[in-house]
Amino acid sequence: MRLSRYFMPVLKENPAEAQIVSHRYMLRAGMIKQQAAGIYSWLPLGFKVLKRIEDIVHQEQQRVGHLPLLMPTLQPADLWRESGRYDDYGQEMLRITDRQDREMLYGPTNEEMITDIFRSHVSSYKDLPLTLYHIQWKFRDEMRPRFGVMRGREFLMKDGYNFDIDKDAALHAYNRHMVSYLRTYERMGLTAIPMRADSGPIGGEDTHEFLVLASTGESEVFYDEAVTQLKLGNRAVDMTDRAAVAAICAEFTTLYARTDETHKPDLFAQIPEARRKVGRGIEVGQIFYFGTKYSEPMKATVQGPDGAIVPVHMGSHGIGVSRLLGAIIEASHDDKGIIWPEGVTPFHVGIVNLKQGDAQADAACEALYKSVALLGLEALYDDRDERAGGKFATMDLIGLPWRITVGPRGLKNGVVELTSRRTGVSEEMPPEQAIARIAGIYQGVSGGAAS
RNA sequence: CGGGGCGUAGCGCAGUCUGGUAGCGCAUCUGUUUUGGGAACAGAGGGUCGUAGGUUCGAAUCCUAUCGCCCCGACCA
Repeated sequence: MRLSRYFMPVLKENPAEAQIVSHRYMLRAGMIKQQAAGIYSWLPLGFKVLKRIEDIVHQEQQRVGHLPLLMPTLQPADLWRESGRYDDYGQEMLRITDRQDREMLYGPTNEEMITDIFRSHVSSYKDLPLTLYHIQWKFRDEMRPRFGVMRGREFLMKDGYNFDIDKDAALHAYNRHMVSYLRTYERMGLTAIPMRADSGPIGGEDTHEFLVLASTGESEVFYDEAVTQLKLGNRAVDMTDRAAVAAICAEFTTLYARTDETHKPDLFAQIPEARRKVGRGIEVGQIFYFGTKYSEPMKATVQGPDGAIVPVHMGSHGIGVSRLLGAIIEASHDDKGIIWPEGVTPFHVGIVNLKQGDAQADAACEALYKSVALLGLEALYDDRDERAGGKFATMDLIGLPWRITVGPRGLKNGVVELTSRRTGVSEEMPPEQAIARIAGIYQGVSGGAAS
């Protein structure tokens, strides 16, 4: 993309309404525009990152065999009457009537609808296990939306639902989600710690939240510092092996890590003092096992091998996709702007032409721009007739992890500059070598970790 | 929903107390000179002062109502 042709309305000054760093940078980088309290338009740059995050979530869900579908944002009230939640959910649910006076609602979650889909089409144990998920906009009418996309009223969420024959099978689905989530967050450059949590209105017995440590987080968290060192990495995992998957979950959940909701001071006190940490975290996902809470009232049953009709065991699992943008920025920025992890960056590399209009510099940039595209990567080429300082400030703000700087002075010696946004370190090298380096960097990133 | 604050040009703000027909910086457009870390000069465009009533010869400014947004709290993925 040529910056001169892009739509990226950057702001030099901080918008008055933005209090936290991710909100400020998203507004300043022209990623979002607020349309109402807690409701945002996603401008091209923000939309691009949102899609990258979505892509990673899709890939990791499908890698473990979960099936994508898409349910509507608007739902009929009757479904929610079946589960009893139409009355329980309260004012947070946005209720709407259509022209025929039918009661509708803008879905805050989809347990009822997915259960309806399941019961309509599945009646045999042979169709289990089954996990369906979608990535769809949700609406929860928060009393006080805040922090930009971190706590919007409208937000994009991946929500998945597993259907299993019994509790053991459903707990395996729970564990499978935990492992797939760990990998999903790692690909986004995040350390998200699973913490024992409260189930809230979803209900159920077993639940973990995934929290990214950040001083601006809304939850107070108590943890053993050793949990922050755990990494799933590239290890191969057979997701059908219940014991192996459970072992990984044990590895990530044995050390103490809890939110204020479930904090146990006596257990916390047993951690060696040097590793005992209190901090704040941003919740970026949650997994639940709730058994037959929905399948019983809504009659989602299957016939087993013995002919008996039994309600299925279920769980639901969510990742806050739009919230992740805020969480990633909170976890990765400096005083100049965002620093995107390679896995989610909107463009893989920025190209800065220090002297637009100089025939040699222009030609070198054009050649680099084409080379990047041939690698299957995207460059953002700043071809504007602007001074270098402004170009660098813009690049720093929008946070592309790598930048190639091209100017007549370097070209005299046959070199361009390759700069890491994260370290700020620049290296001079011939253009071909810079391209090769970029290719190498993204080779390990773009397709994600091996399974 | 309780407490506090703010709505004036795309963004950041002054002007409101003490009424006299709207201003500054950045951004935008034109021209010239510039160009290796947010350029300089000259000129230009852009505002029903959130909205609706009221008071007044006259309202951004005073009064009433209303809408919206932000912050703290309670609530929540």
